[in-house]
Amino acid sequence: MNQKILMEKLEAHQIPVSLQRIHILSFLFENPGHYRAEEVYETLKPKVPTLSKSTVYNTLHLFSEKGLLRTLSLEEGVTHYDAMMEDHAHFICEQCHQITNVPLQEALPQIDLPGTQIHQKDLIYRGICQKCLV
Amino acid sequence: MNQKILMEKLEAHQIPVSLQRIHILSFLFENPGHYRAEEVYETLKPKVPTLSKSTVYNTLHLFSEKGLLRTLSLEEGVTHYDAMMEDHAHFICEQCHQITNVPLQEALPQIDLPGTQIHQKDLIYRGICQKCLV
DNA sequence: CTAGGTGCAAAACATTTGCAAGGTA
DNA sequence: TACCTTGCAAATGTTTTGCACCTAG
Repeated sequence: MNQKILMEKLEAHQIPVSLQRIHILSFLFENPGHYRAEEVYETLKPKVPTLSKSTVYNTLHLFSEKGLLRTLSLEEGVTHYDAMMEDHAHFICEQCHQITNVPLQEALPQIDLPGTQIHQKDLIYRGICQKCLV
Repeated sequence: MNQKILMEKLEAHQIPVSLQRIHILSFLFENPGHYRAEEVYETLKPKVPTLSKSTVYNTLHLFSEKGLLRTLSLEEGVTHYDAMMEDHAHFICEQCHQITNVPLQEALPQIDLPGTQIHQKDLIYRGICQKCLV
């Protein structure tokens, strides 16, 4: 993705532009998936040798807060980030921990919690995937 | 809850009975809620002085595996356990981290993943609760 | 006697924090 | 200069692991 578009995306979400942020954003949008901070760090480290882990953590947290990413708490103790912002569900295999996107045929149920603000809805299916069932 | 019923519940899920398991199960069923392992440990420690943290972790993990509890990964880095097994959604406040049960008016969408086994469905709403909005 | 359950301490792991150094307007 | 971002290392908090002891069958 070209650098100009990435910068516009950052600015549209009121995030000051920086080199590291462009790299991280670029990776997430060009390689759709569900990444842990560690994976982002390991992948980008060769390209951006000075990159540090705290920057990756800071940046992913910031992006998520500004609505550029979706934060997924699917497994104990690990956070994944997903650049696909449209409503969709996730399936996670309890054995191999692989995460699959599941398109939604119907809208998620509305809930009635007076006086609350809803920011994100997550529908998660847990089980064993086809590969692991063999 | 009487001890006999608890023992039957354990046996019904093919879990060998032990004193610690009865205590933990008893607490979870008599005090519905969403607990972290640490909280279970701190609550039971006075009653069961020899109780250790690893036993609590082991036991909660075992219970969840055997279908006696529901494992919730709602927040980064923390696991909650919920003894209410009927389908229901959760609302978690991003500010005070309080978890609220949300009854479901309608069934959760069926998904179509051929060859997979679904064990658990979780619907999570994230946002800011009434108290924190003031 | 044997297998499994337990307790303790140490280890592992993901994430956060403090602070000094760097870059940019 | 002033401010925000970054990098490093240390700290934090949760969960797991290794191992010896204990207990029930």
